[in-house]
Amino acid sequence: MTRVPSWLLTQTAAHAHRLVTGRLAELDARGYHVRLLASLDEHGPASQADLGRRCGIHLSDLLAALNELAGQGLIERTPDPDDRRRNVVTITAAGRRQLRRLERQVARVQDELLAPLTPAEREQLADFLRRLLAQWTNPTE
Amino acid sequence: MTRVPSWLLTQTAAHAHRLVTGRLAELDARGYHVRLLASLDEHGPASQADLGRRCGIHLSDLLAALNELAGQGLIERTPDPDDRRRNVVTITAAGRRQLRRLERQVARVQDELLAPLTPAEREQLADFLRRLLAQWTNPTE
DNA sequence: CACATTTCAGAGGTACTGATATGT
DNA sequence: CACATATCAGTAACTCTGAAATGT
Repeated sequence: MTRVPSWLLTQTAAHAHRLVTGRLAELDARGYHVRLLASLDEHGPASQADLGRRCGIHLSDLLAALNELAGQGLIERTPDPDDRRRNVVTITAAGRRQLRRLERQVARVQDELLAPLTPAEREQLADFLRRLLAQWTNPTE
Repeated sequence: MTRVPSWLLTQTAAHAHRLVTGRLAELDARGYHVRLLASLDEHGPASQADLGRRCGIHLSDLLAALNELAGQGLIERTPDPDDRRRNVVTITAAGRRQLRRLERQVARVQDELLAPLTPAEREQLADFLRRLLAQWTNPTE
């Protein structure tokens, strides 16, 4: 069983996920929240559909996540005057502060998770995973 | 975002999981089924509690999975005469045949998944993941 | 009594499907 | 008309929590 790569992947991912969600729960957040806030902070405001594509989150799931973030005052939704179908989502100052806290927690988890690997091995692992991911995010274009 | 190892892990795991479950669904199976059948085939019959520990599956989830497998005639549950609390779970001949089919499907998915890596890199990736996993399965003993 | 085993009921975060109303 | 957007309802596989009844 430990010879099947996809099993190793899903198992380590499950442990990583458990660690991360545990830490984030201390700040009343989940993984989706971090992804969304980070994208808004890094690439600026966006419509909900764009946000979903940027973060790889389904629109149906985005809804609930944005409602939660809005309820905590971490983002704002304003109608787009140029296209009245759209909501433009913007991160607030409080959202940026929360993002910093969340990123600190996430960083701490990475160290626990990768403890058995040397820095060079960690970089190599990340490289492998990025190359695997590229298969699905850049479909032969 | 693509710099956070745990995110890379969960994303690639999600893609791997999608591929695998898609293939297994063609044979009316899920990941739990493969794990359970493989453990029974490799290490022999076991009580349900032992099976759960061997496969890293919660007892509550084991129940449903074993009911499904029993419904398909792939395993048998017989009371243990030495300890009347226990059910001894045994794989049937049909279970072994199904396991072979499932393992063939899983093997095909691995090739798709790992296509971007050389054989040496694949082995190294597996080694990294095994070392990370060892943190949680062998808790400093 | 403490302990292990089987069983059940429920929840939570991630991912996906499908339908609808609205606007371009 | 085709198309995109936002919304809502529901499903699915996996993981985990808690509690009950039974037997050692």
